[in-house]
Amino acid sequence: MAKRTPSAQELHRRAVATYVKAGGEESVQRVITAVQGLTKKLDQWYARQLVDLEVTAGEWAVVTSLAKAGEALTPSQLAELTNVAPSSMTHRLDKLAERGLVERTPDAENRTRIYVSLTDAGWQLFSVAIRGSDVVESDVLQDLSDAERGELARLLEVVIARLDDIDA
Amino acid sequence: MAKRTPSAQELHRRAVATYVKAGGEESVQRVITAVQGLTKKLDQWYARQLVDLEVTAGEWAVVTSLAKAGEALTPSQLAELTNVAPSSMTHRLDKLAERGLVERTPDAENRTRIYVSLTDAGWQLFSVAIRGSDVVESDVLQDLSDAERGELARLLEVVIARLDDIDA
DNA sequence: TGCTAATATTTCGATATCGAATACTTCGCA
DNA sequence: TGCGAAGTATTCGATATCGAAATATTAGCA
Repeated sequence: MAKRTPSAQELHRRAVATYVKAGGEESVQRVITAVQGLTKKLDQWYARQLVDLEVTAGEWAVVTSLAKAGEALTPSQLAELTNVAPSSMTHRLDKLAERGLVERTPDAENRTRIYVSLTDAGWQLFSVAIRGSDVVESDVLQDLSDAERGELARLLEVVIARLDDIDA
Repeated sequence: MAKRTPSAQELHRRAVATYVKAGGEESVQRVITAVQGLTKKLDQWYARQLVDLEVTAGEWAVVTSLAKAGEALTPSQLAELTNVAPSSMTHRLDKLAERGLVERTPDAENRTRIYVSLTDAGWQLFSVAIRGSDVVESDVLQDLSDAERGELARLLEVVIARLDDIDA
């Protein structure tokens, strides 16, 4: 039997200690490490759920990107949004189109460009998956009061607003 | 020219709206969406930095997992920690061992098990990369006061503490 | 002890992803 | 208008990843 995998809390504690030791600022590392740990867990849960829907994580990323954008996107934009090489997107879209979840329509005004959009079936898949994941997400925040959730969201949104200034 | 890719802030706003419309709770979605958006941006920045060090994101995940754990780990544990299939870890470790960044040592007490640990070169790579990434991470939190960072960290750590109870 | 189930890693064939090269269109500007 | 530069999607060969099967060891228990 393997040594038990440590708890997320323990992993977090050790990670912060390691980063601080390596020269990172503690207040920074506590936040960054926690954010990444939370995302990793969420990704694991989503992955399980997506197996049932027979969608890969990559395909799901495309569906959510389209849903969240609220408008048609180009393959390049989807590649950027889902952190994948543009050439990989071609194949993903082929598979998704084959299953009738997305639709490619050429741009009449610029014939180098193609717009990708969700079909009705794509939207339906999105809805089903969201209703499933909201449950787990609510559980995650269970220990926070309404006020705390609001404060957490506010602080994170301050950080989000900063992102675009940085990578410019 | 493509339509300008929307700002992270705008993407966040739309994403929350979409999830709420699809039946998610707003206070939950504001937090979850922000956390995921932040991680995505961080991943993009790390990726750029890692190109210079000639390490893939997957390899880097192994190095950091070992550094953060503070002890040797098995291939299975590393696969779990880095969200990858156990069979994929074999090849990753081959490459990392070839480059002298990690070391495989069989467990004397259980001969089905192998312990993977960072070599001195592996630790050195870790230190170099961390010093680079702490800069960008500090920038991200620039708009928060010390008190706010502490509060943000505290709230996230409450959430982290909850994670293990859930997937059991 | 002997046998079955469980654990841990690796191998193997199929598929997905990557980076570079390709094909085509549009833009900028002389 | 014409022509080189830039933008956009795709193709292509090499590599990484996946899930299932194979291999080997250990644990549980009659």
